[in-house]
Amino acid sequence: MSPPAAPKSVTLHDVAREAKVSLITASRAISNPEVVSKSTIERVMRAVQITGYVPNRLAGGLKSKRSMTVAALVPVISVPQFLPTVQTLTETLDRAGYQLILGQTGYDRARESALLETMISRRVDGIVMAGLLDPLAAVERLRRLGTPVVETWDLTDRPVDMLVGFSHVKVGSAVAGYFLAKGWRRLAIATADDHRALQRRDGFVSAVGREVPTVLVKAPSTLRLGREALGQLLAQDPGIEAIYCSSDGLADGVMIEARARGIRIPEQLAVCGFGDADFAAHLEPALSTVHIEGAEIGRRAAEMIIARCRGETVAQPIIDIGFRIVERASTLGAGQPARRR
Amino acid sequence: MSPPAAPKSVTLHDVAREAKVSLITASRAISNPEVVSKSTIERVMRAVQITGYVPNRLAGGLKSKRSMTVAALVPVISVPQFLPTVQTLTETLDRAGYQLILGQTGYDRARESALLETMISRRVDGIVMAGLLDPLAAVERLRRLGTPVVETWDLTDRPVDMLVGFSHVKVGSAVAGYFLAKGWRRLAIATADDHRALQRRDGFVSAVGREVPTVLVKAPSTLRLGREALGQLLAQDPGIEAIYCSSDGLADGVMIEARARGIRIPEQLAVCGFGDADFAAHLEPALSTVHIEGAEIGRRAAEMIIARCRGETVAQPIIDIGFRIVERASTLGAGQPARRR
DNA sequence: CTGTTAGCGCATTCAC
DNA sequence: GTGAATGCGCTAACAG
Repeated sequence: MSPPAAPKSVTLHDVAREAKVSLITASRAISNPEVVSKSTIERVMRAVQITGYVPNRLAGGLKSKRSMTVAALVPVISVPQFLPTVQTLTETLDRAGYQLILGQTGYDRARESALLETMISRRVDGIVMAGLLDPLAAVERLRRLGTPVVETWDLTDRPVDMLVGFSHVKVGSAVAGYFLAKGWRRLAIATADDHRALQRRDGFVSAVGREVPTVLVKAPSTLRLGREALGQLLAQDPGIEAIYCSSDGLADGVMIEARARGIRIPEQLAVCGFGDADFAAHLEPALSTVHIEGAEIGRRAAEMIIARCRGETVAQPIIDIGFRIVERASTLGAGQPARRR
Repeated sequence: MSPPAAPKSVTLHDVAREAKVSLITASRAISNPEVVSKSTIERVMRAVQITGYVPNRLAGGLKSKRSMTVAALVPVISVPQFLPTVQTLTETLDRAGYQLILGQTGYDRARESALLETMISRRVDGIVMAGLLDPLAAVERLRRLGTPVVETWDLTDRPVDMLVGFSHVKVGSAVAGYFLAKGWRRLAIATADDHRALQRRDGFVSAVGREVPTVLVKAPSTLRLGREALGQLLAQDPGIEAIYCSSDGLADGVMIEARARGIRIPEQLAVCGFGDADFAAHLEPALSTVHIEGAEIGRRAAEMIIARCRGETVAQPIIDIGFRIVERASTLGAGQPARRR
């Protein structure tokens, strides 16, 4: 008996029957048309239209061992720095037929590990990490499965697999060097407490050669935390000449608080951020900062994964994408001007 | 022959053999332990440890018809307004065992349609849209598959399925009403050109009762566009008393440009944003804006999807989450003060 | 509580 | 160019 026909999901079977071809021919007409005659393709395509068929990628993936999905693990999606990376990552993958599965680790190693396990269970064809992978995580399993992994936004000699990032220590030293070259000696730091921000601080401090007044805020950093941080830094040293902030949002807060206190930037206080957010160039004064090609990181990471999924060898598995200090008005104070106090 | 054992993927088979139980018992011990004796569970769990087994959710999904994935479609991920929604959406879903697949429509109907098709082919268990679904899209197919859909950040009487949002027209009217109640008559608008922002403008204009000077910027709106917009608005009417901006970023730009031009806020010009971004309260002056519970939208949307996947009926399929105007310093100018010029 | 029997929807062998 | 068989890894039905 076959009553009105239950609203069952239409499968390749139905298409094949409608087109009067075998299952496999229908399959090929859809996913590998070069091997099928033109007239057959047309018949199959019409059958697809009529039946309203939508392929089931889960079933295909089971057999072909390729899920056509890639995992992206970020601390939290609202960290503005990673947004351009996630955006181009999604776009580039999409163009190659891959979809991105998002995971938020919440700066928590245990969650990172659990998420990794989840992603493995989904048989993602690749994993892109914002930051480095916890060495204690399911790295061994990933190796055995041969899942391509790209660590990003950081640098190490021994990545789990591939990497596209830059040295945070060098960023810190570079900013410190830049400040020192300007003749500023009374320096300070406002930084988030995440791993990468702390590396930048370490680089900064070691370039300066001594500890400097520091305020640590909980990641992710915000404008509000920047405003608070300036107060705390001035309490530590009222004569600060230049502040390095671990994000542009933080720096924005510092500048707003400075203005509220009647401190002129850059004449009395220089400020440098990190990330070159879209707003940085348009603040008043324009914010000096460290520019990272976040979109490029996402693009490269996607390309690496795609190449490896194709079985190609990735010629350069470690890419140092570098950075550059963008000098704007907030640090334009000349060599040794009359500073505040 | 069995040489060193090829690095093949370990399956439930291997676990069952190691634990000396049947396949299905191993399966149950892992995914439905309440039905299995304690000692068996232990044996299976040890076997899992030994073999390093990770379940293949693709295979499970094929049989159970539940992929445990949910699609989130946003215009572009970097639109700050949607970030809290995406964040809680991901978190809430994750807690229930679902992962989120991200798609970016790029404000493009064709891409939206294609993405929808892709998500259907992945047999996602639910779809969350930022905004309303294009009625021309694969809505019929979604209905037939019974895939739960939640449209968000907007309001309509006839959603495709479920909805959690608010009326943008009402937001616009409310802001206009607020301005008018303050006694301001020379109003202006700086707005992005996306559907929702334009609805807010329509609400604003119809509450005012006549056209007002307007600058349209390409979505997504940014601080830079806000700076430019103020110049253009002042060219249209140098005597503007209050400006409504379609995002807080835009409003930030307007305020910065105003200060650069020596225009005092709110004494000479009132500014109101939209979205209540994390920085809005901490600008100088603090930015008045329209607060939306973005995180709550994500939570509700996730709960709706999860409930429907459990076969529960969602009591309230249309939720108007409302909004509220947050009055801060940027609109604190009193009734009819001496305005600019 | 546990096991046996059947597939889920498709793509990879092989043949023709 | 096309087709038939086989099984990817797992779980929903039933039995026992």
